[in-house]
Amino acid sequence: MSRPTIAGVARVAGVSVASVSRVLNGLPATEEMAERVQRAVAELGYVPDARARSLKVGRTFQLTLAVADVGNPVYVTMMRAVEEVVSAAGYRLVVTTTGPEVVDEVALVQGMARGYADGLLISPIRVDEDLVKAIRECEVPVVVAGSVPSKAGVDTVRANSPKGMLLAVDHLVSRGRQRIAFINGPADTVPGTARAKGFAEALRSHNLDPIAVGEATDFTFAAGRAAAPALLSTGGFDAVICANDLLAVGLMHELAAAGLEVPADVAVVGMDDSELAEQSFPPLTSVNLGSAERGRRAAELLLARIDDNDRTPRRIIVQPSLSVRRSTP
Amino acid sequence: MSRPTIAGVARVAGVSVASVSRVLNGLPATEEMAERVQRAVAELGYVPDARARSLKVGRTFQLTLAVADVGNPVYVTMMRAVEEVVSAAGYRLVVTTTGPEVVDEVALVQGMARGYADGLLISPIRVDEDLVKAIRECEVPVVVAGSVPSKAGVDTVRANSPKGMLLAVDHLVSRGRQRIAFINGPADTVPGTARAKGFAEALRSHNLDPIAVGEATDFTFAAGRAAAPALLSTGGFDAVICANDLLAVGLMHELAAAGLEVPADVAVVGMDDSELAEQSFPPLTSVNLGSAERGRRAAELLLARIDDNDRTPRRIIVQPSLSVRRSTP
DNA sequence: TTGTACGCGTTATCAG
DNA sequence: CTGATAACGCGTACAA
Repeated sequence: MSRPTIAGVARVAGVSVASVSRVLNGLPATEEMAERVQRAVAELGYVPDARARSLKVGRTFQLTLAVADVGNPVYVTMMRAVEEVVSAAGYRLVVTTTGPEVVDEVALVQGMARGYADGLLISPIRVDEDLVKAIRECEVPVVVAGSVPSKAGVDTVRANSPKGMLLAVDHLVSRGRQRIAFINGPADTVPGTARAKGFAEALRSHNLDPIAVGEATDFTFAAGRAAAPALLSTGGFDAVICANDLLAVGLMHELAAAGLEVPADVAVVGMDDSELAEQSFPPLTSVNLGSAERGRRAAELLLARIDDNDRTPRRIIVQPSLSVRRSTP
Repeated sequence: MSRPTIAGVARVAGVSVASVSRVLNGLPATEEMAERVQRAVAELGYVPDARARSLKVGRTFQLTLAVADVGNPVYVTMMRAVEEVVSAAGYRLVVTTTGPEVVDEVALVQGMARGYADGLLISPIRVDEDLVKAIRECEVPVVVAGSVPSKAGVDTVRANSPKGMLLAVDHLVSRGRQRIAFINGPADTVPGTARAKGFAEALRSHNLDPIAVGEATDFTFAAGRAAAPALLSTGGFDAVICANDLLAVGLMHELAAAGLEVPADVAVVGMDDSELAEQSFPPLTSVNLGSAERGRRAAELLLARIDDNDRTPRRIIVQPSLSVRRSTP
């Protein structure tokens, strides 16, 4: 007893397959015709086959969202926003994890040629020539959430890291903290380079020198902890900015272990303003880089491009804001 | 300039489409034949179309994982484990969010009939007759991560909540805490009922009476905070067990706000042993309900059933363990 | 308005 | 070992 096909429905309804298809797709048909088809569909429990439909119409009505690490809460925020937009447009969202290696990302982008989905929304953590090339030549529309050279010729939505850094530094300075250290993620990543540059600029605009700059091996909680000892041995800081919330929370654990109080002894600022910022203790002051909005805008861009692949690529920059919580005085 | 098809490759290579297909699928072929095909493929940049392939072979090589809330870190753990197993088996993982309503879950299960994926791994938060029926009648193999009546006739992997509760209570009692309160999630959910039952049993086995039982409106951080005031106004407890880590962390925030120290004044135990448990401050003692193993086992069950749909449904129970951290004395 | 027939790109069957 | 050809299930020109 296999699945009923459109032919079976047509037979039961005593009409042609074409008529069944038209009724199901809402094309004009007689009242009676529609009624007969509906009844046959209900009787057989017929459901159109997405596989066959995809082949015929050349679309899967699936969109792929590729992120490096589902464990990073910032992606949860983005994912939610993307989900909302694409499902409202009748698409299903396929979430895949790429891992930290560029080659995996390149493989993913090239794999889109198989037609698994109608579009790709990717947030690359590292970018190289191969990836840019793969993106430019990708068979399906691509939108990048993050930075990528404009020669990739692709729609882009990115955060304004320098501006975000400035918000963080402004805030700390206004609270009387001037001995500011920084824990970055890997400097060879897209967000890593942006944050490093932003931090340097922000301090310069205040005529301050960085007290210390650490580089974690990853944008994770564990890496944040691991990066702490080096920072602590340097000392001399009364505030630390971290490249994301996970690093900040990891650091705060080590600060506590070292007997330092947040924010009395050391103020801590994170970036991303993810759910973790609110959940951490003390709640973390964090730069909101607009993850939700970036997700939303990126999804909209992707839908628009699927609609019309000839439009000129747009590059959107989402402005940051600061969510002040108790980790700063 | 459209995508090259297998016919184009055949033409360029000067062979038949059948031969191209066979070479690509590793079926026996002459050395020379293979070579010609490979060259033509490389020259044209041919990539097989997954849509057409799906239609022909009746498989998409996609598996769907449906969870209620991607923001719950316990699902991150599970997702990682599932990802690992299915990708090793050559499948792609499609992660979708169902939301808290049963109707959404039912719609999702029924929608599988469209053939989007070859199997479904679902972790339902609420279960009713409709869902059981939908699962039993689902067109593709289904594995449930959680509890579902055996009449659903489906493979199941679930946690042992009562045992987990017992571990938590044993631990608290061994540390001298006997005035134990409990914050549950919604009692009309699958985990909610299991936790409630387990808590009652565990206390009874120690001849203890519960000091207070609260019910949060959801398994979230915000709900944990919201449930705290009622508990605090009751008072009289020196330990609280929470139905999951998010609730526990939410509660700890409110305890701190009320001037209570963890674990000195109140010990707190969470459940799920998610990444958040480690990241919270103080680090949260949590019952590890084996999310990773449940994910792994469930994925294996799903693959096995896809392989042979006639095997009798298995019901696996994963045993819990306790991760002791600093939120308990 | 309705029905017939074909094509989407691939794999599997069956002759050669 | 290779080539021609028939499905897979659906949508849609085209003809009636």
